Amino acid sequence: MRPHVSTPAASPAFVPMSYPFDRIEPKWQRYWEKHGTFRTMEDPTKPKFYVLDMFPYPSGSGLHIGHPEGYTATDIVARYMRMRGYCVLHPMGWDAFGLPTERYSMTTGIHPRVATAENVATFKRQLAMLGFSYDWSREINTTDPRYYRWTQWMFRLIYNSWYDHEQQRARPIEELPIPADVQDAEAYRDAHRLAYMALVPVNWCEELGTVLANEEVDEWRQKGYTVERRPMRQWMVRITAYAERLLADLELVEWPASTKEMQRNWIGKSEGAEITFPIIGSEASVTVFTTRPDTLFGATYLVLAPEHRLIEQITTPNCSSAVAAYVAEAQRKTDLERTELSREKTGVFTGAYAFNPATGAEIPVWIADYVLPHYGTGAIMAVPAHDQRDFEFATAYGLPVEIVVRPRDGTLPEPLTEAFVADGIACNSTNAELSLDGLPTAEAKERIIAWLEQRRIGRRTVRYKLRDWLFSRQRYWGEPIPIIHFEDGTRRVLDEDELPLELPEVSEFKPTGTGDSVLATVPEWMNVLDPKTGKRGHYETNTMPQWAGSCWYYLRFCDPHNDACFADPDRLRYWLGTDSQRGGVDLYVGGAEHAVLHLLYARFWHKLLYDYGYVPTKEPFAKLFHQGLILGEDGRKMSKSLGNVINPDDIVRDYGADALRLFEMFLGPLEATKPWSSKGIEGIKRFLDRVWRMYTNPDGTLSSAIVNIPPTREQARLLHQTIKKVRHDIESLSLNTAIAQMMIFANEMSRMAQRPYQVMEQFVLVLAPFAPHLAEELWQLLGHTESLAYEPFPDWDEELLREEEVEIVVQINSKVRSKLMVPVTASAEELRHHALSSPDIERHLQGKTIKNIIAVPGKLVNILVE
RNA sequence: GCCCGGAUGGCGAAACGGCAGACGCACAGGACUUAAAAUCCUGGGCUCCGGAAGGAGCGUGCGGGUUCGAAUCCCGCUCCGGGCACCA
Repeated sequence: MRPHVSTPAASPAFVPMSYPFDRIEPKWQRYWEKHGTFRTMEDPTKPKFYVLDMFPYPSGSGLHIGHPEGYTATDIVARYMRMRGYCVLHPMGWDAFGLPTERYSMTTGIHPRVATAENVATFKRQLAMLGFSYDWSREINTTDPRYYRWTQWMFRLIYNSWYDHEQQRARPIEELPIPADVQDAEAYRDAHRLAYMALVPVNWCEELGTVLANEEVDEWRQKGYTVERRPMRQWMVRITAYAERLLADLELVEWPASTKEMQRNWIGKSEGAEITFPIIGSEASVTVFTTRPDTLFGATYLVLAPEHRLIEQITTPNCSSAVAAYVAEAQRKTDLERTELSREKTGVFTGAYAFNPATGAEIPVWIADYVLPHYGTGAIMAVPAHDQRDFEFATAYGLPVEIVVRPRDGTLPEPLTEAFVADGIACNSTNAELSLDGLPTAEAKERIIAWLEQRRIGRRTVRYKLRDWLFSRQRYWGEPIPIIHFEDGTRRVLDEDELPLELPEVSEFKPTGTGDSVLATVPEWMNVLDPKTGKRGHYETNTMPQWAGSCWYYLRFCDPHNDACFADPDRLRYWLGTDSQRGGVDLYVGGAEHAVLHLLYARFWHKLLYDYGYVPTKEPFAKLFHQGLILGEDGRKMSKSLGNVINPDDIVRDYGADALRLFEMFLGPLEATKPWSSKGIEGIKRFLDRVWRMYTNPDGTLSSAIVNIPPTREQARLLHQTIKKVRHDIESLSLNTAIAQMMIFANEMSRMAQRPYQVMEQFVLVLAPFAPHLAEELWQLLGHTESLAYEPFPDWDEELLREEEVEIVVQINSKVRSKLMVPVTASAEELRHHALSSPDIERHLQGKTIKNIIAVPGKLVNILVE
C-alpha cells in the first residue's frame, strides 16, 4: 500500500519547495500601501537622497520590458539609501502630452484625456506589480492643469525675460535698457525676449501636420515621415543665450562621458574671428566667420550662401540671370538634398570682387550652397589650400590655390592634391604692416586677430552650432501657450492669476491642414474679449512641445501639491541641495536617447530658473546614468513585427516580480545593451527558491536548520564579505556582481545543516533592496512584526574578513609553478624563503641560476632565472 | 569623414597591472525516483603527451611596445555599436 502518493500539485508538501511569489508579492504590496511605508520623509537632521527615473510617456501598449530595468536599479538604490538612514525622494509621474495619444484620438475619436487616463492606469498597475517603492502621493501628470499651470507660468517667465550677456543671466524684460535712438520700445523689447515669435524656416511634417524641433527631425525621418523646410511664424525660445553656460557647466556634473560629448558637439562651440571684406565699387561689405583667421593671406575668393541678403545688391547685371537661377534652384532643395545629394560642389559667380584686406588682392565673390545660411554669417572666406571643401570648389571652378601654412616638418606637394587642414607654420603671409611667417598656427591666429581688431576690419568671435529652440507645435494635446493675440496686432502674455489657460473641449483632433492646430477651429478660443484690456483677440493656437513638461518635473516632485508656487524654495533646497555640495538630483537614470533633447532643454530651463533664484543649483542632475537597451532573445531590438517582444506581465505571472527585478539586474552591466534570455530567468528563480528553502521548512514555517548559535569564523566571513561586496556594488551600480555575491552566499549557506539565526537575519536585509517581497516575508518568518524598509543596512567588520592564511602563487619566469599557503602577515623576505624551500620550486630550479626574485606580500613570488 | 563606446569559453558575463573565465545559462556524468519533474553532487578554455595520477604548450579581435608580470597601460590596425556630419 502506498497511501500517500499523490500528484505534486495536490500535495501541500511540494508547494513550499518553490517560493510562493504569487501569494507573497501581492501581500507585501498591500502592506506597503496600507502602511504608507514609502511616504517620503523630510527630516532636516538627516541626510537626503533624491533618486529619479526619467518619467515615462504612458503609451497605449503598456510597460515595455526595458522600463523595469532602470526602475529596478533606482529602486534598489532608493531602498538601500532608506536603510542607510537617508530621507529618500523616489517619485514617479507621467509625461503624458504627446503625439501618439493625439494620433490615437484622431482615429478613434476618444478624447486624449480619456486615453491618457487609461494608459496611466495600466502603467501604474504594472509598476505596482513590480513592487517599486515610489511615493505615489507625489505622483504628477504633465497634462493636469494644476501641473501645466506652472509650465505656463514658466513660459511666462521666459517670455518676460531678456538675457544680459554682461551679467551672464536672464533678467526681467522691464529692466532691459532701451537705447535712446529706438523708436518702438515695445518692438525692441519683443526682439530681446527669451521667448519670441519669428518667421523662420521650420521643419514641417505634412503627415503629422506640425513642425518639429531640429532635435526631433531625425527621429521622425527614421520612422519614414517626410520633413521639409518651410518658413512659418513660430514661437522660439532663446536657448542660444545659454550656450556658453550649457557648455561650461558640464564640468559640474557626473555624467557619462559620451553624453557630455554629445552635448558639447550639439552646442558646437567654435572660436575664431569675423572679418569684413569690402566689395569693390560698392558701399557693401561682406562679413565672414572663420576659425582660421591665420589663413587670411590664402583667401582667394569669398562664398555667400544662396540665402545671403547682399546677393541682389552686389550681383553684376551680366551675372544676374545665372545667379537668380542658382538661388531659385537652391531654394527648391530640401535640407536633405542640399546636404546629402550635393556632394559635388556647385556654385555661381556674382560678378563682384572684394578686397582681401591682408593681401590687397581683388578676389571674386561666389555663391554656393555648401555655405549654410544659418551658421556663422552665412558667408565664408575660401582658403582652398587649407580647407577641403574650398579646395574641392576651387578645383571645380579653376580658382587659385595659395599655400599659406606649411607642415611643421616636411613640405607640401605642389600642386596640392588635397587641402592641408592641420595646424602648422604660417608662410607667404606678409604685408607692409604684418608678418605671420614662421609662426605656429595658434600664435598666427592671435597675431592676425590683434591686427584685424586694430585696423577695425575684424574681431575675435565665438560661434555655436546650437540654434534657438522651436517651441510651438500645431497640436491639440499639449500645453496651451498663454498668449492672447489682439485684433490690433499686439499681444500679451497672461498674468499669473489667469493661469492655467486650460485646453478647450473639442471632439475632432485632426489638424486643420493649414498649418494651424485644431484650436483654431474652437470659437471660444478664437473670439476672446480680454477682461484686462477690453480688447478683442484670440488665444495662441499653437501648443508647447512635449519637452516642455519634462523640463521641470523633477522640481515639482519636491513639492507636488503646492498651489502657491511651482515648488517651495525651502523644499527645493532640501531635496536639491546647493552647488557647494554638488547639488541637483543625486541620481538620475534613463535612456541615452535623451542625451541631447530632454537633458539639454531641462538644463536650459533650470538655469533660467536659477537666474531668478527659484532653484538653488546651477545644474538639475548631479549624477546621470543610462541603462542599456534590452534586446530580444534573438539579439535584435524588440519589436512587434519581429515577434520577439517580452511582456513584463507574463514574466511576473510566471516567475514573480522579484525574479524579474533580479534577472534584469543580473543580465549584465546596467549600462550595457544585452539580450533577454528566457532560460536565464529560470536560473534566477532557482536562486530565489534556494533562498526560500534556506529559511523555510516544507510546511512554510521557519526552517529548523536556523538556530540560535554563534556563527563560525567561516560563516561570519562569508556574511561580511557579502555585505561589503553588495554595499560597494550598489554604490557603483554594479548590480550584476552584487547578485553574484548573494548567490555565492546562498550556495554556501544552503549546504550547512545549521544556519546561525544572526547570519540569516543579516542576509535578509542585504537581499531586501533587490528582492523586497521575499525579504519582507523572510523577515516576518524570522519573528519581526514590522517592515524591514527602515532597518539599518548591515555593516561589515574588516576584522572578520581577515584570513589567517593566504594562498601565494609562486612563478618562475612569470609562469605559475606552485602555490603555497602562508600566513597573511608574511613579509616579502619570508615569502622568498617559503618559495625557495618549496619542493616543487626546488625541482624547477635544478641547474638554473636565480637572477632576481620579486615578492609581493599577499599575492605572489616571481623567481627570475637564467 | 570626425567624435565617443565596445570586442574575454557554446551563451550572458567576472577580474585594485599579479592564478583569466567568479556568478549564471546551456551541456555531460552521477545520486534520489518505478519513471519524469524538482532537488542534490561532480565535471569542463583549447591543443598535445600519458592507462591514470599528472605533465607540457597555447590562450582575453589583430600587430607592436612598456613591465619581473598586461584582458587591464601606450602606439598602430580590424570589426561591431552609437552620435555628429558641407558648422567654415
